[in-house]
Amino acid sequence: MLKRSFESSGRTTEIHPPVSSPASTKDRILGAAEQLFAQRGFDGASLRQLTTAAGVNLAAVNYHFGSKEKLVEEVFRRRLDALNARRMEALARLGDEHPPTLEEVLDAYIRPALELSHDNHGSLFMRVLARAFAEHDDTLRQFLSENYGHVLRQFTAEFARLLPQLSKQELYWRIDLVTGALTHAMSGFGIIQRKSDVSEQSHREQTVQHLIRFAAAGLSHP
Amino acid sequence: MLKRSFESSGRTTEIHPPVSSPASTKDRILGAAEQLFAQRGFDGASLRQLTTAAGVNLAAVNYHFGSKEKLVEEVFRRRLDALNARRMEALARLGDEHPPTLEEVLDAYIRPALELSHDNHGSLFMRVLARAFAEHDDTLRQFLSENYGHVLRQFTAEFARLLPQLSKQELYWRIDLVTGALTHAMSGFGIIQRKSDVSEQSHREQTVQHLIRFAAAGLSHP
DNA sequence: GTCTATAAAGTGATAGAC
DNA sequence: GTCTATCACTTTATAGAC
Repeated sequence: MLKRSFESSGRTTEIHPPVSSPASTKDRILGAAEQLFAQRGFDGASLRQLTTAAGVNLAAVNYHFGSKEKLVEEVFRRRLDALNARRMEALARLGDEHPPTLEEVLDAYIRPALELSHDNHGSLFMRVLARAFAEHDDTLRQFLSENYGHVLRQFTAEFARLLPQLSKQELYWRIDLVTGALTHAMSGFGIIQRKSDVSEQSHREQTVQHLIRFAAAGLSHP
Repeated sequence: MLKRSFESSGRTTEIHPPVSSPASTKDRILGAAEQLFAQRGFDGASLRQLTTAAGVNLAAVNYHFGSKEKLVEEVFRRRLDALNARRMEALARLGDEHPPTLEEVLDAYIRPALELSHDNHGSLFMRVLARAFAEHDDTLRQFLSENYGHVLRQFTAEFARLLPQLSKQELYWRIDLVTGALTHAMSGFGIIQRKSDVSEQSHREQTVQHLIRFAAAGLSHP
């Protein structure tokens, strides 16, 4: 699935909907799509299931998004625009005082994703993202690379600076392995039980530290 | 997809087909299914595409396997029976002389999978396996757990013995992260370019060492 | 912007001839 | 064991009324 596409994608000028208004039809569709794509996959979730879950008419998907394929892209765009902007901000903020450490750079990459996982059902989105990785779909990969490739390149450059002893090939290998580990872990994150005597915030903080230490060990081992 | 099932699954007594006979209809279907499931997913690949690719009649799938769902299970069984048997043998062989090291245990787990990736189109199967992970499908997870869970438990016990300083929870976390990294890496393994001046065997040996060192660092960091 | 109705094609599965 | 033909349904997408 997902063949080509790319046009204005029907987005209106209003990106953030008014705070306390009832969700618009578009947003209801996007929410239901995220949930059903996470649970059943892009092919497994039909427009009928999706519009029923959203409480909107079947034809609304084509009216608002043009096609199922464009809807898929919009599901990614809605989360990744904000997520990657926050990663870039966090990275930029690091350089202000002193050259950042490996752990700080990893924090800038990982923490925004984990915060998303706890906000508004974002852990569902991490499962959608994990599916996209497993898909190996060229068109989807190209979409992600064109729109968000600069983020990965920026972080890779930081890692290269911090790990000068590694060859380019070696570094790419390790980043790929770390990416796999993080995607896998975060897509299962909603499932992991949090003990009731631990606050949500401290649970997340523990998880961030876990992932950072694991990633740092995997990147920098001799 | 994949709702329940489990019966004799139609397997005949002959597990390994005669060496140099032309592939049977069943094997042709399994081969085409593996390829198309890897490329398009379990829902994305239709029985019509699949039987056309295999050069067999549409009705042959239901005749030989009973349903699409049972065919999916057989695709897993065909590879995992052999793969996990080799892992268990490798692990058993380690204990013969001396208590094994962490790297040796990881070798017993990783090497059979990488050998599969180079044999008969096995890298396609690793992509199918990566999809199964991303699916989060309860029935599929249960099938894998019931049939191959003992392998993971055995290796986990070895890791626990070798890393006594880690709590159970901590150990499970790290094993989960390592699993994500390995699955991700191996499912992309067929894609990675091998330089023409390196023999296939030494390339694989390099890769095994890469993965082992990464996994060891991720499991045992302080 | 939302609805119904429907087109056109694809889906898994099966009956029954050979 | 393999084939054709077909059933009963679902799929995405769209035309046209409101």
